[in-house]
Amino acid sequence: MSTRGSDRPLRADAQRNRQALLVKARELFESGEFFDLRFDDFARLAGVGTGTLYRHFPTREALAEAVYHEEVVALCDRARRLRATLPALEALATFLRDFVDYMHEHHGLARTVATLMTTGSETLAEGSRALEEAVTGLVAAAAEEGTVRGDVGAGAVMMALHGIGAAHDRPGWRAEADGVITLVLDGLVQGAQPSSPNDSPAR
Amino acid sequence: MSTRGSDRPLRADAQRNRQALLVKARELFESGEFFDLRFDDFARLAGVGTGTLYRHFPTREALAEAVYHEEVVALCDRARRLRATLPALEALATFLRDFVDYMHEHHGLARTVATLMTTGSETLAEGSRALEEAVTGLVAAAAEEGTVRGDVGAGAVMMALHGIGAAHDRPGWRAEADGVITLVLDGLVQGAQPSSPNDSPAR
DNA sequence: GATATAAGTGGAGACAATCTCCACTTTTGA
DNA sequence: TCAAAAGTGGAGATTGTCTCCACTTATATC
Repeated sequence: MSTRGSDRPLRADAQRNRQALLVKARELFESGEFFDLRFDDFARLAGVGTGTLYRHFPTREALAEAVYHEEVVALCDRARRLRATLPALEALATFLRDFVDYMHEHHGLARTVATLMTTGSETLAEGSRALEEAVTGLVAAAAEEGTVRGDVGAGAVMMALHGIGAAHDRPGWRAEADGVITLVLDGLVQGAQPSSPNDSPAR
Repeated sequence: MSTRGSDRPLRADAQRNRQALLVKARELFESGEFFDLRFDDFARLAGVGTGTLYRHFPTREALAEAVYHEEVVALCDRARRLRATLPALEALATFLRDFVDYMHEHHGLARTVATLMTTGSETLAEGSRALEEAVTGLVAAAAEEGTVRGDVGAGAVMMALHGIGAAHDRPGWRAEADGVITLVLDGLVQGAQPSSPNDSPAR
């Protein structure tokens, strides 16, 4: 997935170092220091030499991407779980609301997304795709159910989510993010073409 | 507005240099090279020494901000003009659609926004505020008219616009951006509370 | 448990971009 | 025309990034 072409398993000590780097990185993400730190200093903080740091993660972004990737996987799992246990529209609504919660708690993730956006990161694109697949599933299910329009793709929803993530430092972030979700959900429901002439209200 | 504390007017040659820098910057924005260039080289390209460049714009971001600011002013003017000449909802819709066009054409602006987002730029915040004021005007007018809900602020719309701007490099950008606008508009209309008594405010 | 070799380490120093400093030039206004 | 104030520009200091390789550690083999 990241960094190394070979597929031979890493030596034990290498694995330990790699893990130490990821753990420290995650810690600094949450505290928001990650992007302000000299990268060499980061190596010392994690208890490895600079050479080792650079071998495992050739750039700051590569490391950020690794952490980002784990977060996205968690998010996708959540989407799948919701989809399996709730009616389609409710699952979608819950996921979107939860997404805001998630961003609210994982402060660092938002900044990471914003940063990766400016670098044209391939992992970000891939992560987006994975997340998008999950969202597509939710949207498509709801569309099939007839509670949601079918003519606006999950891509648009993704874009709104990106906006929420990227604008994390705005003062009234939380309220505005909820507002965006409300608009998106209502916008989706609005255009629905139910099989029967009525419909079930959103949430 | 930017950079200098004093208020004495700039000397003639200084004004010329400053202008040259801005002109060149704008040019490189459009071509997309601005953020990939060595900053010192940029000075030579604009025909001034590095010292001069740094005195006028102490960082690359400061220069980006100056250009950004001009763009935002243009956008705000457009909003005001629309508001004066069209019915409220139509003005809002037109503005949002036009915004996408504008971003589509001014390729560089999108990247600038994305970059400034990651730096916590004060100018970006201020620009957002200005734009937001304009959008607030449009939304409020439409709300008063009764064609649009009143319980979701312009901040949410702004966030969606940020998302559109920041995600400028996504493959299907144009279509998705239009989708977002559709969702936002329909979401706004959806929750409208006409003078008649019914409806429930969505969260 | 000794040995060979492949894998990994870490930090000194090369490199590259940013930015400062100041001897010099240009403008201003008296 | 001249003095003071304002501005210039580029050589070189500074700072963060990254490479290189002499050394250490793990693994596989006997």
